[in-house]
Order: sequence, then structure tokens, then C-alpha cells
Amino acid sequence: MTDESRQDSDSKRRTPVTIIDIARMANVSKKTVSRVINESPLVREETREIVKQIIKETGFTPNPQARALAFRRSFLIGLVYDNPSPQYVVNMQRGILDALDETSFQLVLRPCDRADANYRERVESFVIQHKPFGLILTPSVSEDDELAEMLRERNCAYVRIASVEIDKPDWIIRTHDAQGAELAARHLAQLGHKRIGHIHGPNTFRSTHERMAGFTKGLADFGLTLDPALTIEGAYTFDSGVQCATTLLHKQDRPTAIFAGNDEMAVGVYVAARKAGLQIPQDLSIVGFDDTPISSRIWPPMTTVRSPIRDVGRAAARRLIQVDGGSSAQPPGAFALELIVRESTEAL
Amino acid sequence: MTDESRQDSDSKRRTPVTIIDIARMANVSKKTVSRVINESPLVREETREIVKQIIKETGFTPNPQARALAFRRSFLIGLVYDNPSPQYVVNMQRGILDALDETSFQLVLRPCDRADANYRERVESFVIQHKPFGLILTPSVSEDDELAEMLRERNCAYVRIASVEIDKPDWIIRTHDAQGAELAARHLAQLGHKRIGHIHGPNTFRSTHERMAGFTKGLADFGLTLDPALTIEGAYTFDSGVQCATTLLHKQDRPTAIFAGNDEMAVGVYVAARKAGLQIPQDLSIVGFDDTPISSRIWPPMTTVRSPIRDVGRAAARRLIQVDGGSSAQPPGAFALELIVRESTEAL
DNA sequence: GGGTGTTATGACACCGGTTACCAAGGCCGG
DNA sequence: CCGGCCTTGGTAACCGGTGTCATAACACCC
Repeated sequence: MTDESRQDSDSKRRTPVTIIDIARMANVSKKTVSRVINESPLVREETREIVKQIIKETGFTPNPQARALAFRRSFLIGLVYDNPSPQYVVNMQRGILDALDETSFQLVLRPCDRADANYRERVESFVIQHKPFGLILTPSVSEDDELAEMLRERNCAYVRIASVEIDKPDWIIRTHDAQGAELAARHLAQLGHKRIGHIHGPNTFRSTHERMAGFTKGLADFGLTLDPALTIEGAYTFDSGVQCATTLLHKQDRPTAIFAGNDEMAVGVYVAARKAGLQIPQDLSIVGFDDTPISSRIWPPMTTVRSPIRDVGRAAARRLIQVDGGSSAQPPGAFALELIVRESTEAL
Repeated sequence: MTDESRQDSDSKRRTPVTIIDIARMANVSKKTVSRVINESPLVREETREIVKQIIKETGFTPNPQARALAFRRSFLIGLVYDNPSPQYVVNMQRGILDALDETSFQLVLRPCDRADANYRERVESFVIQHKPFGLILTPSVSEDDELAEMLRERNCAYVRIASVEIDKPDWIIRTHDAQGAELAARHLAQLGHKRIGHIHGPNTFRSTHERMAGFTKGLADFGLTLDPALTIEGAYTFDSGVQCATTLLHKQDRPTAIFAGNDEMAVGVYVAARKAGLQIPQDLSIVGFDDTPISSRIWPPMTTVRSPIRDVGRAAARRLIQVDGGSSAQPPGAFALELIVRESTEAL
């Protein structure tokens, strides 16, 4: 048939195959083809098979722009983030891309800066203009309730990655920072440390309090308490780690171990210790948080808490595009954090 | 006028403002508005001003999906990369986003794996389906001529970031890896090192040869040559760095300095040196390449070559979207690499 | 066998822009 | 003063899908 030969040459060029071509070949209307594409149940099984077969043969894929226009919703998933750690960002991206692979969703990047007075407006105008299918919010933007409210008003789907239950369960992917910090505390306590310092993240982040709470709980299990004099607020940066550690290490009764809120600051502790002439781990045990590559490359390799960021990203994207159990059915042990014991910690 | 009051409520809701609304308000046809938006010269100056004014007042932005459909080309810029270094990837993204900010272009991520037999097909189907405005190819995918040819056939714009002139100048952003490696060589030679080891990247990457050539040239300026016995192929990974360095350090005549093709491997050299009981820099000088964060956080802080990745990304995106001198007018000194001297190198 | 209630299918308008083409108006030369 | 050319703006069709609604097909029931 001439129809078929045209179809062949089309499938080579691939571009010009449209829903209408498919419809003609299947002897149905374009609407029916549309129904098949969108998995509508209102198609006879037999018809569906025929259409599917033809779609497969021609290698047809619906034009995302056209669908977006008609749907009034694009197939873009926006990643909104302000975490400055490349490792975190890249892992998150990988996880999301894992989930988006083989779908027609695309990941677009929306970095932002909460210090910027109108960062919400920027996100908002992105939403208005591009009508993304959904947004994934990572800490710390995920903690911004005003942002979330704006998205709800704008009728834009979102998933917040957070360590506390700050929204409808379906719109949250819970991480268990507290549990990770608890592991760190128990580890240090078991090693016999009593004077344990803690450099935590900015107080304005909810995750900071989560981690502190977990850390406190872990210590409590061994009859220890978090000494306020040895607890100090950092900024999740290397430099702040150096500074805070320097302060701690010059105290009268300096701590014999320090737990830092992230690896970046923990590496700062290494430097401060080195400058203070202390040996790691003989004179000072150090525990980080994140298991970034640097933790295993630094000397001595660092004990740290591993957070399954990539898995979290994958789950968030899946939730958004509603594959396998889009509901909040997060198994209890999901995204458990893990303590990676290396050589920066030692019994007292 | 009732028209105006409707416009006001529209501008609050913002979504329903279309080109037709603008046309009505300006008393022109939608076509004219379209011309204004697309900067067509066929509009009377006066008319243009009126339309622009109204667009501004209403905050109207044309619907990207609709434009994409009509243009047969979306406003997506694809970043195609296979470089596993998070630091590199994130910096590249930042640079591109710098350039895309305030435009209606969006950055979408296309990581790929050259080991995957049909990675080109994946890129191709992305191009066919999403009709991106253009692609940015980073090393090492940027070195794949077959991929570039496919894109040309598919009529898809692209910019290749590469250290060699492998395509039309307009489609290349040249980096100067050779010059960076030369700096490293001169630095080590000036410090009096004679037996200098070099751990380079995979031979299949053109950038590897570029860097080696530059390194050789730098040594030649001081009457030195690259000793094949001390030159060894790594894989740009930490582990390969450890391995290669171990091999080098156990040679009869071990090198007094090692230049690694990237920081990741250089950090591996640190570990190998430590295991061999060598002090850095007293017993062994080390130079890395990339100036990733780890190079300044490790002890002792590492001397390395800084590559202006973010600037390169920005330039690539600008080239693609044709802002300020879209032509190949790369100033001669553009993207010069810089040697960051820290404490991992010392005079012999 | 006809009325009724589903279920499957198609016709048609529409999403919000763009391009192709045409018509009207202003300017010019003959 | 008229016709031709150039500028400018309007109309219709189209890009490739989706929504609404009417209708055809079918099973079921009395």
C-alpha cells in the first residue's frame, strides 16, 4: 500500500508522524488515538491493540509542546534548590533523572537564593510562564511555607523534601535526619566520649533542630546530655567549620569529639585540629554528615552519616509523576540514614 | 472602560492574558503584537511603542508552549554531559544558568554514558521529541564527531566545549587545557624538580593529549623532557590516582613531583604518598587540575590549575542564544587557565 | 422487539501562538 | 491624476494535540 510506504519513509525521518497519521492508518479518529496515548479506559481492547501496534511500528511519540499547550501544563519538572553543596545537588539530580528516564518528562533547574528578597516571585513567574508539571523543593527552600502556599494557590504540584512533617503527607518526602544524628551520638558515646562538641547548621533551618534533637536523644540513651557550652551554630560551610572548631578547641575543657552538621564543616574541623596541633583521631574524634566524596578522600578517612540523597530524589520524582504507589506509602524504614565508620573516630 | 477593568483583574490572575488581549487593548491585530514580540522591523515605531507599553503594563509573557508548537522548536537548552565530577557539572550548570537567567530559555539535563552502546540514540530521540533550541556538549561527549554530525543532520544547534579546534569556530568554545598544563610544568621545573611523574587521563580523550602536549612544552622550556617511564594513564578517578601513584612511587628512581590530570586523581596521589610514608611536600610535590573544593580543604592545601568552568558555561549558552556577539569572537586570552599555588609543592 | 443504560467513537472547537497570503494605504513617477 | 511599488495590518489556516458533547454500538431487561 502506498500508505505504508509513506509511513516507512516517515518513520525514517520520524518527525512528520503525527497523531493524525496514526489515526488514518488505524482507521480511527485522532481522538481515539489520543485516548490510547493517555491510557483512557474508554477504548475497546481490540481498538487499543491496533493503535498501539501502529504507534510502535511507526515509532511515533506525541509532540510534547502540543500536548503541553492543550493540557495547559508542560512536561517539565522543576528542581528548586538552594543547597550550595555540589555533591548534594548532583546526587539529587541523578535520583530525579533516574525516575524521569524513559518518560517524556524533563528536568529543569531552578536554583535560587533565599537571601534574594523576591526569590519567591522568580519561582512564581516560572510557574506562571512555564506551567511545570510539578516542582521538587529541596532543603532549605522546602521549608518555606509561604512558597508552598503560593504554589498551592497557583495550582502547581510540588513535593517537599524535608525532615519534618510540615505539609500533607502526599506532598512531603520525609528524610530522617534525626535518626542519622542519633547514630552519630550513639557511636561517639559508645566509644567512651563524654565531652562531645556539636557544630550544627543555621538555626533558621528546621533540619538543624531535627538533627540536634536526634543527637540529644542518642546521647541521652547513654546518660549524656548535650552541653550548651560545646554546642555552636555554623553555616554549613567549610570556613564556618574551621571557625567554630577553633573556638571549641580553645576552650578550657576542650571536647574530645566533635559532631558536625555536615561534611563540609567537618572538614573544617580537620583543619582547625591540625592547626591546634591535635592528632585525629587520637586527640580528637570527628563525625560528619552527608558522606560526600571528600569524607573518604581526606586523611584519615572520615566517619560520617550517609544520607541516601539519590534515593530520595528518585522517590520525589516518582511521587510527582505518580508511578508505583504515588501515594504517601513510604515504608517505615525508607531512606534510613547509615553511619559510615572510618578512621576519624577512636575510643577514648 | 469595561475592557480596562477586565484587564486589571486579568493582570492579577496573570494567566489569562494572551496575545489577543494585548492586541485588543492596543487596537491592533494579534499579528502585529506577534511582530513586536519577535522584534520584526515591519512595525511602525509608534505602534511598536504602544504595544510594548501595554505588554509591560499587563506583565504579559507569551506562552512558551504555544510558541514552541508554532516554531517547531522549543525553548529548552539541553546540557549533554558525561563528566562524573559534581564540581565540574555544577559549575557548568551555574554558568549556563547565568546566561539563561531572565530569558525564557530553560536548562534541561541530559546526562549520558558513552559506554552505553546507544547513547547517541538517546540524545537523538531527545532531539526529535523535544526539538530543543540547542545543545551544549561538554567533554568528553563534546569530542564525539559522530554525535555532532547527527545533530547537524537533525538540524539541531549545538556548541561543543573542547580544547581542540574540531568543528566550525562558531560551534566550539575553546578551552586551553594545554596552557594550564604548561603552567604546571613550568612551576615544577622552576622549583628544581627533574624527575616529574605525570598521571594523565584516558588516552581516548583528546583533552588528555592536549594536556600532555602542554605539559611537555612547559618542561621543554626548561630543558626537560617527559619521561615515558614516569608517565602513566589514569581514569580521572580517585582510585586510579591511588593506583597509578603507588606504581610511580615504588619505582627505582621515584619522581620527586607528580602532576595529575585532575584533582580527583591528585587526591589519590596524596593517599598513596601517605601510605608510602612520604611527606607532602617535603618528599613529594603534587599538582592537580581543576581547583575543585577538595583541593583547598585537603591537607596540605593543594597546588592546582584552575579552569574557569563557569565562565565557559556562560559563554557557551550565550553563543547558543546569540546574545552579545554570538559570533566566534572569542578574545585571544579568553578562558585562560590559572595556576593556584598552595602548599603541596616545594622547591627540591 | 423496543426501551434503557452503558460503553465506545467521532465531530468540532480550542489551547496560544506563528506563518502565508492578501488588502489597504501612502508615496512615487509618468 | 492614475497605476505601481512599498509599507503596514488583517484574516485564515496551521502547529499537534486535548476537551466537550453528541451519537452510534451494544448488552440487558421487561
